[in-house]
Amino acid sequence: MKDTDDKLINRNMKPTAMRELVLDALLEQNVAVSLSDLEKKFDKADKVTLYRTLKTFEENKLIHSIDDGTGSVKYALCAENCQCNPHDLHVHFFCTECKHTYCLNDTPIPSVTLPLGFEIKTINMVVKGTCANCKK
Amino acid sequence: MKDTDDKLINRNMKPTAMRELVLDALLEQNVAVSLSDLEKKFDKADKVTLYRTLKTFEENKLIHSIDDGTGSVKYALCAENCQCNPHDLHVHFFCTECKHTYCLNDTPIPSVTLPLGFEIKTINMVVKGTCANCKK
DNA sequence: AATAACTTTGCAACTTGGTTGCATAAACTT
DNA sequence: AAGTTTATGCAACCAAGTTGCAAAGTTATT
Ligand SMILES: [Mn+2]
Ligand SMILES: [Mn+2]
Ligand SMILES: [Zn+2]
Ligand SMILES: [Zn+2]
Repeated sequence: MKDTDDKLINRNMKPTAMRELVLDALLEQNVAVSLSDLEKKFDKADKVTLYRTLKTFEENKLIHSIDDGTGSVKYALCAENCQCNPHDLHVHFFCTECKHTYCLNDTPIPSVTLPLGFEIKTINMVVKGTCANCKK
Repeated sequence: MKDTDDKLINRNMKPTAMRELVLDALLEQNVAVSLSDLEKKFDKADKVTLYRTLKTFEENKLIHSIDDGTGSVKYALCAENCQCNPHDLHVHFFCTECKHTYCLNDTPIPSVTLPLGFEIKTINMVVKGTCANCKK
């Protein structure tokens, strides 16, 4: 019984071969991945299946999606017991050198004061620059 | 000599009919507009011309583009002497009720402390929720 | 005024990322 | 084993953005 099996079952998903594969890929990365990243990695697998796998993962809060402004949505693993609540939100970082998108899990989104009458539901904050790896 | 002519000339663009039209449309709005918004508004005009008009405006810093996460880029007028520098950056707000995107010109983006080695170049911060107009 | 040179516009066509419908295959349930 | 549900594969579609190229319009030069 694999480790990934547990993770899937814990999040109420059946541990199919495809899901194991995708979850493994996500686990071995320290950066967020896009659908097309996965398509390249598993060139045998069907795009739609990968797409639906990610959707399923997201619905069940195993991963969260990141809109980093590049035009392709990235995905990254959620923390162990994450429920994707507003207070779980963190800043994301897009490196313009290596083009990688990072979850800055220890960097919470700072609070903003909005004009009168504006009510916040959620926030997306993406910082662009150079990452620690690309710093010379 | 129209007011819009001045604005275009000041930003080093020739005041063509198309540009006048698009600039007028932007001026009369208090929310950001997308390319397809303009396509609907000027159903005679060609999509590509509108597209290039927006690009030209952006290059010359008459407008700035906003990635609000909806999948279509929005555009809004820059402040009078805006140079689109990092310190000119403000928070954007997307209302999930009316689907409008606002420039919160008086809401600067709060500063964030990044992990060691990460260097910021620019930031995008989009708040989602309900706007003052949609508040009951 | 005629010509040349450059800029703007219109049309067609294409790319990429995301998405749907439907049929088959695989996995559970009884 | 038969029936029911769930997952996968393939084709096709859609929206947003983008490019190439030729025609139209503008500005500069003779
Ligand atoms: Mn993240
Ligand atoms: Mn703005
Ligand atoms: Zn990097
Ligand atoms: Zn609203």
